[in-house]
Amino acid sequence: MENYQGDLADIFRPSTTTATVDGGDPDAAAAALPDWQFPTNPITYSSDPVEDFGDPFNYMGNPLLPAVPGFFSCNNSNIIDGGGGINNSGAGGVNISHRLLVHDEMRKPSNIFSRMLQISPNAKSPVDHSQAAAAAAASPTAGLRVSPILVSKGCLVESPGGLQISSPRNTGIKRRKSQAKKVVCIPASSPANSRATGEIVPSDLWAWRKYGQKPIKGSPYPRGYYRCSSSKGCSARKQVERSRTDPNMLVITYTSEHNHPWPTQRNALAGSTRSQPSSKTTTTTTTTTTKKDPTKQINNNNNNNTVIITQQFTTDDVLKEEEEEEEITNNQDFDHQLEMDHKFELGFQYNPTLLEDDHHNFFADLGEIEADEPLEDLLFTPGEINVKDLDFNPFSFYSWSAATTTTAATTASSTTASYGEDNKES
DNA sequence: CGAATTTGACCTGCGC
DNA sequence: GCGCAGGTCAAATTCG
Ligand SMILES: [Zn+2]
Repeated sequence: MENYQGDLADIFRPSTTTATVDGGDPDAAAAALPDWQFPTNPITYSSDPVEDFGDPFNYMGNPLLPAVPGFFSCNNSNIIDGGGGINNSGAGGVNISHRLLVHDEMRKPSNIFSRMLQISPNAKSPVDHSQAAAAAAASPTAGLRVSPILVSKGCLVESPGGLQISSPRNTGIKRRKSQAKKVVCIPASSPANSRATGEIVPSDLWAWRKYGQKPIKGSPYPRGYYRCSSSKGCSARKQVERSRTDPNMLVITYTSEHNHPWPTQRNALAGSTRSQPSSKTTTTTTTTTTKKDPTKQINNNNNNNTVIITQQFTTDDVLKEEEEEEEITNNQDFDHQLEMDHKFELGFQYNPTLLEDDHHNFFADLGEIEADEPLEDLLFTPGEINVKDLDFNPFSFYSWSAATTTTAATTASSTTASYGEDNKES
């Protein structure tokens, strides 16, 4: 039943989602984030319906864009530079594709993703794109303190079975491997999404509904499965999990695309109703991965997050430790946190200035990733746009191809609760 | 009461 | 072919 999703066609989602992070003081947070704070002015989402289709990231313009030092892509060969892959030197094997930067999408005003890697499964035979996610998940991402890395699969994989229904249960989505995916690594929780005004920058404008959770082998954290709840026929889904090595990082894998414009209506979020129970809490208008619960911790977390962000470079270790502690002690919290983080995932605003500085970190990040997982399997395709992609979905062009999509950099979350729970391990 | 989440069962891809 | 692990379903439960 893919049709149980709510239908939002009628309600209009306020351009500025209103959300309040209780506990966290947006203003304070902003103040604390000198280098990484939201612009004062509200973000305007692209008015171009087409461009915004399908890509969870599209709705965000890219403020940094023309500069986007962090944004790059490279060929497989480049990535794996003989020396050991991508390294901090940057010169080593990372090609910055300016072409991408010029991509229309990149020109959007509010795109916050600063770094993105495109992975093309096609590059090497059947590479389990999940590897990308795995790599991302495994990546220490130590260097990703400030901005997220987006690893995305730029093209549709030749799916052996194609996108067809193979079984009664399989309602139309070819599952598993060989499906185009976008993997995004972002710092967990980011209260920073909320602006001083108290508004929250939508994480991803889509409304998601959780439909499953499973423990992942090799990772202490479970993976949550979400599907778009905005439109009945939408097959967009995403998986959210904590990075194995750095709980502060969330690895979000997007699969499929939305076949509708992002919800303009608030309600689409049907689930939002379930969001934070308590009064304030984050009212995320947009992303609705909500969950019931623990506002308190969230609040605390948020506060911490704020701090973390600002001090990322200086107190990471300490924070990390704290987080770990929490992790151990509270499974539910972790889970919850994940949800929360998720909500904020894309809402972080970008500070161009920072980007410049952050520039080098970018490479560092790559290096880390490379270290953890042979990126050989990850193909970076600069501006390679496959027709196939387009075929896959009319809206895919923007969403999958150029990978120009972006991710919002969010703050690192200080909390990491542990997700202990699990939905049985199969 | 409707809608979202939880969670065990079931299905499928994939490696061996 | 078998078993593992990931991904999805859907009944039960929870929540507003
Ligand atoms: Zn959708």
